[in-house]
Amino acid sequence: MHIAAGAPWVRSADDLTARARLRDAAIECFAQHGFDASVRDISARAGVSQGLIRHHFGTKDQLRVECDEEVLRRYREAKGDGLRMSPGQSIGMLSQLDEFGPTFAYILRSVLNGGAVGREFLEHLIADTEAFTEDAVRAGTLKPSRDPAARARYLVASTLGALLLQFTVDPDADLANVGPAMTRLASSLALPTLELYTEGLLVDRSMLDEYLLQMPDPPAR
Amino acid sequence: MHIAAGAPWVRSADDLTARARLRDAAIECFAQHGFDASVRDISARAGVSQGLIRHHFGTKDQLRVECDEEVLRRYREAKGDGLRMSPGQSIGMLSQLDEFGPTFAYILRSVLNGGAVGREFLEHLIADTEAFTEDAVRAGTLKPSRDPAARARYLVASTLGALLLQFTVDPDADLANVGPAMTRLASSLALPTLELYTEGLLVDRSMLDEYLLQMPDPPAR
DNA sequence: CGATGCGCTATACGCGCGTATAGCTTATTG
DNA sequence: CAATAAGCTATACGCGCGTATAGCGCATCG
Repeated sequence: MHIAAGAPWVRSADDLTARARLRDAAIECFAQHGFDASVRDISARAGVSQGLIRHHFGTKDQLRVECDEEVLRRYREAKGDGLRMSPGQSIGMLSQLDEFGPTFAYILRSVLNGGAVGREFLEHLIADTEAFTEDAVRAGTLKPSRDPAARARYLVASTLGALLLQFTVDPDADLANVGPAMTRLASSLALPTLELYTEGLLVDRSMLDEYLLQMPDPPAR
Repeated sequence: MHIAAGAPWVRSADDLTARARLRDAAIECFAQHGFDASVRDISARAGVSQGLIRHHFGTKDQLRVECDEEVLRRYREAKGDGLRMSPGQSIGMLSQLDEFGPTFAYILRSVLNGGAVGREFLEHLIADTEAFTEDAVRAGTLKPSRDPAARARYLVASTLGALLLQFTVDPDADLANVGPAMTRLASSLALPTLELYTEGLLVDRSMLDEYLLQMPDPPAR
């Protein structure tokens, strides 16, 4: 292993190891065209031969695994920056970064395909949302909930679900341009969201009270 | 054409024309395994040879088109029954019907894949929701909105998005068992939904008022 | 009765895919 | 220097896919 021998293997971001370029090309291809992207397309984007994928990764599945790891690493790294914002805000900011675009698109694809990355992303998002709403309740800006965990799951599911729906429906919103699509979605849903969050939807409490009577045991938080 | 000659071509539901059995098998395969289901699987499920697909439909794409038409026909037919319910309720009821299960799963797949069926389904859903909320506002059960159309879009996007997210994440919820998965989702999100719809989320109106100031022209409804 | 035509099957073609193999080039190592 | 090993390419294999072709059985009809 000449790496251990101290050779100048650490290159600049534009001149990575072929292995890393291959991994990054795969992330971009998967993000743009889904996980059915062919190894030939990936190797072409990386500017190498297709055989090199097998040489370095053995299998397309293994390449996918390493892409998952890299994407999660970037996500965790980026998450550190946005500690003081709500999860929604930090996601919105990240998605605007051109550099982060493919990574974010990869995550969304993984959510849509039930992949491991998507699963972990969702769990983190729910946990962050629960923590953030708890802070906001203590700070007096959000109303308390009878089941804060369920509310966090609801908020993530409805918001992220609406986002994913946008990408499947909007023809301009392929996963290549995550940022603009999110901006468009935010502006089109901002008013109803604020209305609902501020004033609610139902005129009286009868439905809620009825439910609370039927379900005498909210999870006792 | 012996059909015109009056031959007894109208058979019972269990003994359809091979063409119709092929179409129904395709709907089931597409619903269960996605639109990548192979023509060989489809013809096997219908109990005929694969060549028959080409004979009757020419092309897999054309088969897909006829499946789309049939699914939309069933959807429109079923929608007629649920006129007095909210779109959410009628969808919930339909999804419980075993008979309608594959059709509904097909629709959801089409939404996820940006197909024509999904598009039309969404449009109908939004229109129905807008009409229903308008009625409810007049009846005094729902609060009025500054932009009823946007609110209908928001309600559909968040609700349906959460549903689709459930299917991609929940391992038990493959699109074969739509009914149980929807029941599970409804029970897990019922409390936070009712809380939000009844009491809102934000303690004060500052965010909403700020937004209303910045955007001086709500679409003038 | 032939002939026509439709429903249907069996089989094959061509293509793109993931994977496998053989070998070339280059640099490190004893 | 010779040997070794790693990075990398070129090419091929096998498979499943959508599609195409040829032909069989059989009812309808002149």
